[in-house]
Amino acid sequence: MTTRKETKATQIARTLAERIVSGKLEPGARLRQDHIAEEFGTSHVPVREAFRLLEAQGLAKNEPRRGVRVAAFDLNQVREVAEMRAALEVLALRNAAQHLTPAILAAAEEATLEGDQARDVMAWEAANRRFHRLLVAPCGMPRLLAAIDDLHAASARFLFSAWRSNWETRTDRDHRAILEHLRRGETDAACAVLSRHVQWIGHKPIETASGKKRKAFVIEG
Amino acid sequence: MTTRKETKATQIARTLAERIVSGKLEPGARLRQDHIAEEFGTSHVPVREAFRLLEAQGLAKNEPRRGVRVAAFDLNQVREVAEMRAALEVLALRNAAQHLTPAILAAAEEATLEGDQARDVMAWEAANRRFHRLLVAPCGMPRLLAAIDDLHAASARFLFSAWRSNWETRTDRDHRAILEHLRRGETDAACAVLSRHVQWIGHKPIETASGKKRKAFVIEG
DNA sequence: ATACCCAAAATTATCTATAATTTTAAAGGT
DNA sequence: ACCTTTAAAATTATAGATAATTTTGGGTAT
Repeated sequence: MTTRKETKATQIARTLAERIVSGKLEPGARLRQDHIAEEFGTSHVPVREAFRLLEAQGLAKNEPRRGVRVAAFDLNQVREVAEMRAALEVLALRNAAQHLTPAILAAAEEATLEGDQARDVMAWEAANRRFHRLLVAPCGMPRLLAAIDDLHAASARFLFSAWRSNWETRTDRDHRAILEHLRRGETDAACAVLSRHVQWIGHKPIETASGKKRKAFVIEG
Repeated sequence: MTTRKETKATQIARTLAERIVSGKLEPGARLRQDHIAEEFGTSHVPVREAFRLLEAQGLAKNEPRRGVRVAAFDLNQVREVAEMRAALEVLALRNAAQHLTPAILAAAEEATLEGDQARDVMAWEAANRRFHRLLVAPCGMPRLLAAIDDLHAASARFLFSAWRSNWETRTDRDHRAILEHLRRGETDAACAVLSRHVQWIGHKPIETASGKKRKAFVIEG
């Protein structure tokens, strides 16, 4: 009984999303449906549906009759995603605040610790996302949470594009400040720190595949 | 030469979206791909892609192997959409404020007047949406604007579900207050009014098709 | 009468094949 | 040499057909 709740289209979409976010697929790369269909052992119909899912997440862009490409991004989009995240995560935290339990705050503390000890950017991102997810999840607003998740994926793209290798550990003071405010019931203060934290944009010179140096812009929060 | 930039999937999605928003398709109604394909004179493949687009907008919900239904909505979702709109439209207005010209403000004034004179809810909604669109469009943040558009569609659904008929004209004081603040360069004040305005939720008893009375909750802003 | 099970029908998801469009590359004219 | 035109190849978009799953309805036992 292979009762799977997942359809092939969503499987393909999830796998492609991982590749785009992690940078294995570069911005502007063409996604050819027949090639992808062959790789996944399906026809191209589920692939087309997967493309639509990626488009909705803002990870791919479709031009009718001209194919699908990995969405490009520039500084303006990094800023845009950061500001949207700030607005929506603050809204979510305000609604979640009254439902936060000591157990949730403890789990968030642990996620922060895990992030501080992360050895590479993938591990750090996973812990960071867990921290933010834990705090906003109790808001009970599914549409809002889905929107925030999509923005997190976009943020991670920017992050990975800069820190593909050479990650250095650090202690996250903002996370601890947010938790301390929440423990004291100071919701406004927690939201203020969160808003600033998410909108912080890092600048880092990186080497591209072609050897040239260029500046990368990263959401770290 | 039928060089259309619109694919059949998007045409179907747009038509179905209109029906869902206007209430011609009721919440929970099943969307059967073969029937819809026949109506539009296509095969079911473009229909399936249209379903994915509707899903992304939050207008339909898909359960694998069990079909697609028009998304339901309750008071919680009305509140959720209103709060998300408030957060995102304020963000957009803050970024748009410095690019607003007297010409744009005049056009927004005209949209307000048109809304005040509207004879039915459809006309009012069109004018209202135009007003909000004019003010936020200059922010230059395409992802943000797309998210706001989707939320507007959801708002309109709630609105039409209550005011299917018997609309009464009124003068919109909030719109005028927002414009006055913007003319004076008082961005914070304008955003404050906008936030309250969008979050205002109307309550109205309506008659359902089955004859029963029930309460409807409406975003009017 | 009610609950359960099984077969038939309806519906969804996928595959194979076809048509339409765009990209490419090359040939020919200026 | 360079630009335009034209044919070929690659790719996307849709159609028609098949397989798999769920729903429906009737019959039977309790």
